[in-house]
Amino acid sequence: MNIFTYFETQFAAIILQLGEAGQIKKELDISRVVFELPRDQEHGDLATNAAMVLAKPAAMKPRDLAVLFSEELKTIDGVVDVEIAGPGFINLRINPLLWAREISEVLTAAHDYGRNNAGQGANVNIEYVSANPTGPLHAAHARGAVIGDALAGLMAFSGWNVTKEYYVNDAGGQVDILARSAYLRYCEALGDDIEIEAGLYPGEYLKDVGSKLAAKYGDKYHKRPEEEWLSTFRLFAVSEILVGIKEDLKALGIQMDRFASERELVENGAVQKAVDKLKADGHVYMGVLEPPKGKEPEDWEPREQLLFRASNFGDDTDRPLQKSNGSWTYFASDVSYHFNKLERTKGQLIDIFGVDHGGYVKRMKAAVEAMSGQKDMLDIRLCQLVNLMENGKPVKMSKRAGNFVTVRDVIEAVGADVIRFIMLTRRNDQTLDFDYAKVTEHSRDNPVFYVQYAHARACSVLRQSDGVPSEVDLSVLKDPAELAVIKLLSSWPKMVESAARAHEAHRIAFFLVDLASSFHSLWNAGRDNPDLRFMIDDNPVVTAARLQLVKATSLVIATGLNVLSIKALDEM
RNA sequence: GCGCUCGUAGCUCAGCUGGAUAGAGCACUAGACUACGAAUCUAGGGGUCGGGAGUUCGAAUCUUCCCGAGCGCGCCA
Repeated sequence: MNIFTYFETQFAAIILQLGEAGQIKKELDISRVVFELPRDQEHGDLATNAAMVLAKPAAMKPRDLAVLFSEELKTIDGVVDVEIAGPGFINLRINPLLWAREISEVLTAAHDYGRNNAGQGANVNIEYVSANPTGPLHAAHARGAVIGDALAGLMAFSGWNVTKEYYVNDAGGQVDILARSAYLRYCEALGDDIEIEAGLYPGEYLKDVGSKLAAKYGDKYHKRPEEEWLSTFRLFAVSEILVGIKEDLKALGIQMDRFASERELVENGAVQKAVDKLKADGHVYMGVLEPPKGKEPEDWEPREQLLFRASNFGDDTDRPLQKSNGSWTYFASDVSYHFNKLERTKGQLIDIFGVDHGGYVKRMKAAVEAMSGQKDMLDIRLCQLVNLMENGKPVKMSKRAGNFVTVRDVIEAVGADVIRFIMLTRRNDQTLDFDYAKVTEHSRDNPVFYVQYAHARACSVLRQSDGVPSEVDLSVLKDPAELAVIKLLSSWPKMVESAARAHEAHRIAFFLVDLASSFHSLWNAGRDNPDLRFMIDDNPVVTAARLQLVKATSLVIATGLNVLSIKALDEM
């Protein structure tokens, strides 16, 4: 059993026992009680907030509770000292062997160390990327892609049943423009001189689509009116673009479970169905919106339209579902899409959006609340921009000219694993500088390298050994530098679980940097003091224990990287 | 004008859902290479957590009001 759960279990027994004895109230809620690593070494090996958290429900003073608890905690096997500190913290010092035994936990579970059941098999649907199918993925899409995919990996590792989903916006005006742009390229392929007018997509990538259209249809649609070819070309172009997007995702290590089509929702009446449902529940009405304050559009006219009562669910105003021409707004189809996801998932939804969709969060959460009847069925994580840099200077991009940097370009430049890790070295709502030079640099500055190097070093030791013995005396591991690594290793399961619950995959990346740092420190301690080297020629007992520690470290680093779908390197 | 996100060391950022004297890296200063990989490590200085008020045993974290930055604000997606 993991050391933290061990103490939490023991503590639960103590609460029960004290309750039975009438010394404290019975059935106190101990869900907020935690045993954790104190930041400060002076505070011992483990600390608990139990006395402070339980003071109010127990109607006792924290210090008095702490005294009661500490008497009992002292009797737990392996506890060597208990002290009460500050406002009521209880600090435990424990036999180093208890820590060292954590290594056995790691080695036994191996690549499943840290796997947990926080999700208890609940379904969760994570929607990410969802870039418009009008061109290849560009670099900016990579962040949301990685954040969503890493979160999917993390939650799957933590016992959720995850569906990874991409919403294809193949129904709006954007894809008409795509079709017209493809038509031009089609004409070009048939030998016409073309000029790409403003408002169409100028990208070279459509040449290929044009040639394929020419090969398939010959001159059948050449110089024909738009209504003859538009829907055909739209379908064809979207499908071609999606093939490319799927290839890009695959190159990034991403395999979606489902590509959901907006067009299908509109065509099979799902939008109508979702709106009808809202209507039946009284969340929809015909009304007139106030013009937006401050920046009033030139062509504003008050107009009666179909509105969703978003303001009943925390949004600032009600939101239109229908355009003036009678077609659905993007919001309406997205409402139906979320309704569809709720029905399919029977569990929580997570959307990964770019910051530019920040204004959309309230209404979407409002809609999901209205449809599900529950708050918090939808979590939306916004991801901030990525600044592409080359040696500290911004990489120039002109989307208008169609020469933006694609995901493919970046993968070819630095590799998918580097992208995946770097994208997680900032919280999702912080902007991130992605510098081609820095992310491939072999230095302490580069977290990917730093973590991979730690793994490679550990592997190097293992290669030079005669194998890791299975029966060892772990009590010889008691140097502070060794214990520091072990403590981090044993906090891995806890860390994974809380990161999964918080929907924050970046914590994994930060943990790995910490672990790498701690391991590098231990390594270095062996340089200053030969007694601390992993392999000691005339001391097979110590060597054996340390090889297990090295093995455990490499396992946890590899597992952490694996959760993020990054391959650990055995050699640099 | 309103809303959302953010503001933490000179710089780049963490801070485990309210815990102890706020932590890393870079940079700076002083050290460590007869190497289980020095592509690294050790030590040190450096903070009114944007500002004020509030909530309580306890606030970077929660509430509120200011200041500043980014994003968004009917019939684009």
